[in-house]
Amino acid sequence: MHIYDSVKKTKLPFEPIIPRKASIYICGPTVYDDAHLGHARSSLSFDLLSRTLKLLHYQVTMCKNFTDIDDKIIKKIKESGHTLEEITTHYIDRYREDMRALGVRDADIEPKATDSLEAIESMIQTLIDRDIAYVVESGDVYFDVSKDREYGIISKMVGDDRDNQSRVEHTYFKRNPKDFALWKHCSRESDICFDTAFSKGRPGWHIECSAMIEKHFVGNSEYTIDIHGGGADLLFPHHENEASQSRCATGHEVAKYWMHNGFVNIDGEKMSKSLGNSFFVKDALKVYDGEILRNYLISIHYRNDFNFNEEDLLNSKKRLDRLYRLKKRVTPTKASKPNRAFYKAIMSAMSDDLNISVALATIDEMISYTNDKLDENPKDKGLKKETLANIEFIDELLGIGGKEPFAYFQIGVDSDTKAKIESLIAKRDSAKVDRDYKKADAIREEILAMGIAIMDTSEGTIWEKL
RNA sequence: GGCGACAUCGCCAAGUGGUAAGGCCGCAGCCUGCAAAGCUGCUAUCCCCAGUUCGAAUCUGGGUGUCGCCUCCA
Repeated sequence: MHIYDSVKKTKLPFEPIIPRKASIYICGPTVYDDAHLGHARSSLSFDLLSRTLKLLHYQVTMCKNFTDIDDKIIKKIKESGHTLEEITTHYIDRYREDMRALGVRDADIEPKATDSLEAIESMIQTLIDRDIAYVVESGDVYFDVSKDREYGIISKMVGDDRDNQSRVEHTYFKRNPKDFALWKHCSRESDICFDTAFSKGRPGWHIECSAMIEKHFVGNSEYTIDIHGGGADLLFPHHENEASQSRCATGHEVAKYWMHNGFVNIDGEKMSKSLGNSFFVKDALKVYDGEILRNYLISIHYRNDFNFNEEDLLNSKKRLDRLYRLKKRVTPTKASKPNRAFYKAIMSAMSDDLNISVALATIDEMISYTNDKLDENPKDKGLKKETLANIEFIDELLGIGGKEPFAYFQIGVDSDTKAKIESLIAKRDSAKVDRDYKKADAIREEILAMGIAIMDTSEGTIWEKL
């Protein structure tokens, strides 16, 4: 397995801290709203990583956090009148529901910031004791970046503090402009706050991840975890700060490898809260089946930016249709073993920093090859069993192709409509027997008008929803 | 202003030194009552310029263009 390390900016062989084990931490969502396509892409990227490592016989421990204390959540509390607990459990449930619809497997560990306060407090205290962090008069605790000589190695964003374009908040009580908050005091009793030795307040964003990683993973004298992942936007400042805190608190690096997934753009424009063009997963799921969205969102390499648009989505659906049409041809049968060369080619592609394009091309070639062979000999039992095994392998690795194939082509068609289609097809069949092709074609037009395509095969007439 | 990414067929997209994968679209053919599906064939010299090399889409330098981060963000 080779992965691209976005800090070292090069592809490296994956050599875990403990042989055959892989510890992975992903920065999860702040739960104050529904998941958008960016969350989906990040989840899917690391879902693919996890599935690939598992098939390579690594014992994977995946940890993905929920940030459930944050300014935006507090804002939501004020707006809605609901409690923090009500809001965060609601959106955590919603997140899980949406990700499952996309075929993303749950993480093994899913810690919440509110469940990690002891670890957070203890890490901050360690930093204060070492004079790397300092408490200011208000009760806020800041991290002194000048105490960490290595600060900047993650993002290479050290730069010049006098830099006039910098948007870092300058406040008189900070030692350095780039110092960031580890702990924010609460200004009123009514605010969400937790009592600590330094002040009543709540954790800053960056410290949560550092504390949770230390809480849930052991590591060795050099690193705590193997892979730390997240969206490309988190590289700076979030991961820079996180790495620095962990380094200063533990004396070693937090992660051996860093992986960052690319962004989702909508019709060429960055999707973001501030642009107001966020595209929620739940809205996309109203129009497209989760598997079709998944197939589309994984079809482009995780490091590339993703330009979401309907035309490309429909193209990628056609590619998935091909897989399911082949599955139709080999169903029902019992799967044997996947074809060795096919298996090796796919795993080799995915082992190369998740080269999904090559994996998908290999699948396309397998589909064409098998269709060709089945045209020659439609009753090739051995080929059918192997092909089904190939498809089951694809489902295990990529999470696509797992549905019953006839059901796949009938998603969203109710039983009344199904009955009507079947009856029209029966009528058309008898018209065909009578060689009344005008009538048969008229019936086909009628079915087509319902958004259904039909095709005559040696096994009889079958239909698909368009 | 600082840091960084990318630029390959109409569209999406692989390919990091040896003469351009795959999908969609299009054209031709086989199959079909006709279609659809399936199969076969056809369709690019890789943003520009210069250099390194026997040889470059792939390396170096210089341009041009697009995008991202530096503020909450996946």
